[in-house]
Amino acid sequence: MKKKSIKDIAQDLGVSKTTVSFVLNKKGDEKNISKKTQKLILDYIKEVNYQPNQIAKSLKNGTTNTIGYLVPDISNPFFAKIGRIIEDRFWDMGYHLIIGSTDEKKEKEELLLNMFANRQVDGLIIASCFINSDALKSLSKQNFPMVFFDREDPSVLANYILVENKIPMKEAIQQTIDNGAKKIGLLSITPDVYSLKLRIEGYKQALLDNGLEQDENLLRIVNNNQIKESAQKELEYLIERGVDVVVFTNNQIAAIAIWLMNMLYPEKVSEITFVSFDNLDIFDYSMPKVISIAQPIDSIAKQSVDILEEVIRTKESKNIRIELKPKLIER
Amino acid sequence: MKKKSIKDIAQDLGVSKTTVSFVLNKKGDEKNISKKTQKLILDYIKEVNYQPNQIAKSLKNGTTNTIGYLVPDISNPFFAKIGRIIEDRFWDMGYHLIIGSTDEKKEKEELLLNMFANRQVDGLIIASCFINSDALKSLSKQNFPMVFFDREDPSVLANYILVENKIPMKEAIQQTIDNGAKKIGLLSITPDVYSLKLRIEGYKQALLDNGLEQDENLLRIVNNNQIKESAQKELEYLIERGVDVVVFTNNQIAAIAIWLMNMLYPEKVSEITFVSFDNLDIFDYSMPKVISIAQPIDSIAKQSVDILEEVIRTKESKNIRIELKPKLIER
DNA sequence: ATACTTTAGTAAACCGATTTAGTAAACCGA
DNA sequence: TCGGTTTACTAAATCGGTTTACTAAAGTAT
Repeated sequence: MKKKSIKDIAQDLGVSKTTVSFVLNKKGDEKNISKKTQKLILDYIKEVNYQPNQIAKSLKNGTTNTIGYLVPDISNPFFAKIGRIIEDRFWDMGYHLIIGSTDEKKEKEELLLNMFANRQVDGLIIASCFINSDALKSLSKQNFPMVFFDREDPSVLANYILVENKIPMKEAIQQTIDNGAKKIGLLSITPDVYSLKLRIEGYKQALLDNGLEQDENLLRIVNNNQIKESAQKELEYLIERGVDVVVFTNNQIAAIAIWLMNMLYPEKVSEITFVSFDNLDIFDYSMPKVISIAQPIDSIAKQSVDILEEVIRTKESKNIRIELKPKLIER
Repeated sequence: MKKKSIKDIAQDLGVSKTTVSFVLNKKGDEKNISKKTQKLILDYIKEVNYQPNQIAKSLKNGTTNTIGYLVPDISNPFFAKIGRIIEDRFWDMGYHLIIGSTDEKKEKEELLLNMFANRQVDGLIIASCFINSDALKSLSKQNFPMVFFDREDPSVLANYILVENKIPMKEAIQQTIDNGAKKIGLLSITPDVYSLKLRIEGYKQALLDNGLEQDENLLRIVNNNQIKESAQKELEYLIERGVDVVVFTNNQIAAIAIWLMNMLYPEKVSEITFVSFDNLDIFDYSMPKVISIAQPIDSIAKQSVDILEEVIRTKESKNIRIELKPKLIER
């Protein structure tokens, strides 16, 4: 009992493919198909549980009702949560999500982009480190509907949904200074993404504004390839230098540091304050106390969907740049 | 500069579509296309950066190189992590993942299943609560390649990748009893999934084996609809009854309880031990101490992919049932 | 009775690939 | 120089839909 096609149905009922197609697409009245024939067809498709082949539809229409979601790692809670909201919103509009994790590898990203384009996804939502890559430039030239989020290449015009970095970081650190912090260190993964650079600028600005010591040695960059080992070394360095605040440029490194602090310096967890860009649920009940800057995940997802939907619908490229405000969680 | 099709290329070069197709599919030699013509075509497709339309290919071949991944919530770390591994493994085999979150709603699951089937995904990996649903039975009847994981309906024959529930739960609780626990409570979301029932059985068995009090009042089920409020009420009840261990049937409820304990009873966090089926990273440095039963995420994903790949390749349905052993993390 | 309109429907082209069945020309041995 | 084989290539069908352009029959107005 294999699946029936429109052709089969037409043959079974002794009508033409065209008639069946019209009725299936609710164009029966408009196209002057008699009520009787319409009922005949509708009853029959219900009886045999006809399901249209979307691939054939896509080929003819040139649209697939599929959106590509391309991120460094779909299992990262930040991207997973945003993905879920995007999935839901596009689902309501009849679209599906096809996903790809790039691992921040240029080669894999380009392969995925080409695959997505060949599969005729109708649009892309991307967190890319290589916005200036050939693959993306080529898609851009073809006016392919795309929205970039989380990461920006200021040299490339495109649709961006971003979050403010510098000022919120500065303000979070100001909090700790107002509470008496004197020696503030920073721990970051290698800031090859523009937003991380801005966060570090925010850190520097906070020190500057308050006339605090600008000690380059307190700004520690960990080695991304052996992140845990390197983080431990750098954290130990900062603790030995007697910092009372450690600032982290993302939640990944902050989570590692919390774990390390509890392992290595359990007696110090109540004396030190952490500041983390990006929030995590565990910050609610972890020591040291964490002041975090929560990205507005809901807004990021919603704005991305709204812009992409508009670009797909109007077929006009716009180069919209939206910068959302994150939320300071003081604890 | 819109995309070129095979037809365009054939016209541009003054050869037939057939010839172009043969060369593109590396059948040039086999089909006796002269080296000269082959080179002509290959050079030209490189020049114009020809990309085949996968939709057209799919329509002709009847395969899409796409796998559907259907889970309750892709942003749940368990499903996100498994999804990531599945994505990677299928990527190596030239497949993509199309995702769907069901929210454990029957209606949405059926819609998603039909969509996936109509989109001609080549296979499905599913964590479903409704294995006995019409949509799934219908796919099953059509011999559609599917692998179920995480959840089982013992009344339905299918390919299952599961994790042992009862015995590991029993053994984890045995640990706490060996450490002197006397009064052991349980907190669970509503156990409408078979695996949760088995975990609760493991709990009961542990008490029975050790001759501990079988007090039905210590087995608390929270209301899934207002999970936080309900969990708080039930946790307070257990603490007031003076339990020294609380067992949780999944990590979601355990995480909530950790948070509640730190809010409500910070003085008691060192006196009580938690046992959680499913692990979470935060258990490494959270209080109360958590003994957790970690699901072998890697194996689950790998086995699912292996079985599905085999079913797709051989086109034979097998009804394989694999039960993996979780790992006890004692802390 | 004739001309025009409406009704009810269909044949065939098309989307962009793959694949079968074929052909014309060159080659080759006796 | 004739029949058979090989080489190099192509026309057309196909996948399963949508859509355009068309027609035959019935209905309607004059």
